[in-house]
Amino acid sequence: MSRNQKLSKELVRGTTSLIVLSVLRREDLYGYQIIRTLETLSEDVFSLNEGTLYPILHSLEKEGYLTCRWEETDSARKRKYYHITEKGIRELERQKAQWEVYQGAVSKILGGAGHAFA
Amino acid sequence: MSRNQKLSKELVRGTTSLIVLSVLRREDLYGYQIIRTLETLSEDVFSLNEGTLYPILHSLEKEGYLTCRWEETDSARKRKYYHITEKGIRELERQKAQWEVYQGAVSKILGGAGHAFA
DNA sequence: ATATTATACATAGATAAACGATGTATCGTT
DNA sequence: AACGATACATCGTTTATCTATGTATAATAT
Repeated sequence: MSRNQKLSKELVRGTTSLIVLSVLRREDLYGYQIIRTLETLSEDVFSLNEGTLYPILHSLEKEGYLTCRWEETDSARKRKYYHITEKGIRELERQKAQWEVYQGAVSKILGGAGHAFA
Repeated sequence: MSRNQKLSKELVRGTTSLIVLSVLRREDLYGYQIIRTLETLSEDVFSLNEGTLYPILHSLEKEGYLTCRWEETDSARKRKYYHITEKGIRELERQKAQWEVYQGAVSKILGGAGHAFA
């Protein structure tokens, strides 16, 4: 039985980077803001820990999917804004396509005959 | 910011037990058959390792979601059929509902404004 | 005045789901 | 006779995410 579709495990386990890349495509955001934005957009379904997000941002940057810059605020506090690169957009599209495949497969199995909707 | 929805991590990481329970709701199957069935239903998107499935079956059985029985074949080979219990069906419905929530949240974020479909 | 919470960054050790490798044994095909 | 498919099982490794912890500033509550 051939393994033509071979879904990458990163996706199954980690929709996190997909989601992060996705919000950064809309606009540049800083770390803390990404967490709050995701909470709002997902109506509190997603609530990334800082300990989860920051390492992901670092690794996405390292791989060239994101760039970052420091920005001053009115106060002494600094914010690190992240910006998605062209390479990052391509990666986003790739992960998004895989998500569709994965999601579709789950639906296919869950929606399969054998029980009503009630 | 209240955490009213608190999505269980088991789901994010593991749709596996959801999927297994789901196919077993349709009919009793034995382990090896579950793997092949999932490959067929998902058009090769899912391809569980035996080393992944068997421990899951054991743990689902231990938790009372499944029962099992040995069946003889025409040959000397034996098959261990799994059957979903009432408790298992309730667990399935619970996990399925969570999947809908999760899936919806991802879609909401991915489908968000800011880019066309092309 | 001062304690607590929110903002804002960061890292490091623990957890646990899934993987890969390995093992046993039977059966069918080449 | 060799090999791949069937059919079960376990164990050590990997790694994404979590929890805990740390630093520091700003705002709010007691």
